[in-house]
Amino acid sequence: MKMSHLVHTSQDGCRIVEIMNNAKEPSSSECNCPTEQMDWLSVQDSLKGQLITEDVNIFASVVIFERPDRVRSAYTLPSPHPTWWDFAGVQDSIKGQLITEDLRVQDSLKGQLITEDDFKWRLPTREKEGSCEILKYVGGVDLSFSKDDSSIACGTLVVLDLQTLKVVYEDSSIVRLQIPYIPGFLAFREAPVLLELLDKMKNNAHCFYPQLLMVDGNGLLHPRGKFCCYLKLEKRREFLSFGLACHIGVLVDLPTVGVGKNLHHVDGLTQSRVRELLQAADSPENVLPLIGDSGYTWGAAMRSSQGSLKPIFISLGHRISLTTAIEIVRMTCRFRVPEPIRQADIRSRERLRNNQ
DNA sequence: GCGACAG
DNA sequence: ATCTTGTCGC
Repeated sequence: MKMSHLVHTSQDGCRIVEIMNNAKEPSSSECNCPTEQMDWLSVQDSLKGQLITEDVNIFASVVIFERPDRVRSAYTLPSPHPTWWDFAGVQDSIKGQLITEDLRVQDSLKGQLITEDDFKWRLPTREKEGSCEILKYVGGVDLSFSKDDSSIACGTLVVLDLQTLKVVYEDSSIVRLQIPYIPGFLAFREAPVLLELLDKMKNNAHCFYPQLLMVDGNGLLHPRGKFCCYLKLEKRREFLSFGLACHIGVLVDLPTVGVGKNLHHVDGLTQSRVRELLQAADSPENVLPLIGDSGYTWGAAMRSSQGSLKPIFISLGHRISLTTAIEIVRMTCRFRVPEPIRQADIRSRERLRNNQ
């Protein structure tokens, strides 16, 4: 079995080690102190022996060392021998419920009734006959982390009035996360806390319960997102997950928009390429569809405020079309990051500060 | 040339 | 994500 570890150094000098499979050999430059190196490596080897017991495709653990011989904290995945594939199975079970525009097209072809965005409200800016309700309450969720202990997090849910962009509801909870951050598997780390906050609000039948949710993280803009729409179960190891916004959206069954502050590289899309296109396409709206090498549209890049060159990345979460998602993001942007997400971010960080 | 990969 | 500095990006 081939394994590797990534070593970071935290502010207080602790070594943070991520041990994983399928990666490259550790580079020797990461251990620059020769005397420590021996101890350090032997400790790690013994941990490897304990933590990694399956053959391949296992993420074992994240271990934080205070010293080479002392472990401060370690995360392990919940099941005894979890594999990436276990996680994928969980998500596949909820993927079947995902409703996107594409699925609705498929439904209409089958002679079904649903041909529009799947919600009963409408945007204030859109004229429509009938007396349907107007989108008013927009939720936003985010997590902040303790600088001292990166397993301590504060998840926050806010609800904003769309017209005024003022916060009308706020709730948060501080938890210890069990699952490490793994690129592509963000949902497993962050979704549980956020779902709890949403469930709590729903169970109380709160009158500000959001009609739409904005999530700090991608939706279909994800290595496996494309396959949500078209495949029930694609057993390819490269595509093992999908975005946080989809994950949450399906589980709370709300229209959901994903907003990323950085691009998750997918299907040939890179930061530089997007920048290039955005510059070339001097569209007045500052929006660019993110079309990958395969021709699939994963989402959109948008320069949301005048001041910022750096775009945000919008993608579908659930029960909404990209067009509508973009429109809502634009309506909620006072600064680069849409207000619901920005407020959740600010307030969760604040709560964490005051709590410690 | 190294490494790319949301939070 | 978090730390901070400085000012851009391959």
